[in-house]
Amino acid sequence: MKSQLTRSQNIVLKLLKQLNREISAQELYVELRKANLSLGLATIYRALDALKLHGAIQARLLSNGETLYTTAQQDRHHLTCLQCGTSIPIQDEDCPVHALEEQLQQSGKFEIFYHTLEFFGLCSPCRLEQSHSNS
Amino acid sequence: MKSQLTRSQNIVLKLLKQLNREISAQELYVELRKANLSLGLATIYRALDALKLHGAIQARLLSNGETLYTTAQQDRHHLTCLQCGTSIPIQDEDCPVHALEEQLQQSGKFEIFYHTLEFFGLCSPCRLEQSHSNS
DNA sequence: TTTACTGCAAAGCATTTGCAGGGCG
DNA sequence: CGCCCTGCAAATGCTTTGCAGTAAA
Repeated sequence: MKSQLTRSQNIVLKLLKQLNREISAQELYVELRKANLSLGLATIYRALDALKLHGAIQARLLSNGETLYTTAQQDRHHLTCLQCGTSIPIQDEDCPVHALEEQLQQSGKFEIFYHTLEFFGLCSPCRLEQSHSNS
Repeated sequence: MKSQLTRSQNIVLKLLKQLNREISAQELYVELRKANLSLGLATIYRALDALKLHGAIQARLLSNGETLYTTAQQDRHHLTCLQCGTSIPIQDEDCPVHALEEQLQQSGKFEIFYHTLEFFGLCSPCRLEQSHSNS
């Protein structure tokens, strides 16, 4: 169990809680300067890394290479278009995965912090567009 | 519906089927040269992209920035360590997500090709290691 | 003083893009 | 002849790392 957070880890975590949405490291960098709490980009990455290892936040990777972070616990389900990259969150009252998660947890070999569930396909606009280009 | 695949798309798809495992673009590049079917890296990326859009293959993003590809047949769920990156596949006889997937599909607004489900946490070795460094 | 944290700038690296040569219809 | 596919090399962009200065214990 990690005892203390560093100054910058606290700043980052606090902002993530305030914003309460997915945000990239680069955006965090901008937001922090707006708030006159500037941190170096490297520091932000290091802070995010540490927080992630403590289970305080969760990450979602995007196909453009970015990573989005949020405080661990809400919406982690997404419907993402393979073409345009649009990603819409899905809110399930009851996540069908928790049972499995607990079962895996039971094995004791792995300590699970969170999971991500993402559906990939084509959104309507992109589907139309594609069928056009293929006569 | 896309009619024909290009030469390189066929080569890539065929190899993916043969290998029947997750593989990165860079590895594909190497495997293809071994097989005397060399393709340029850019071509491989373009082929993978096209195949993905046709729903022929699926992709999984790794935190190190790589993307792994497989032919889209079965569900691949993973248990991944946030520290060392080790990723072990989970085989579920019955995936608890299909019901949800069909339901989403029903809406008709999105054509779903596949989904990814991944659990993140710490594996035993990394968990121990971490508790040591924090007395 | 000894160790840990930060910031800056310099890599690192998978992926993407521009462009010219080639293949195919 | 014209269009699409390819490969090479250059460029992109997020993230990581080396290192020296600084704060904390």
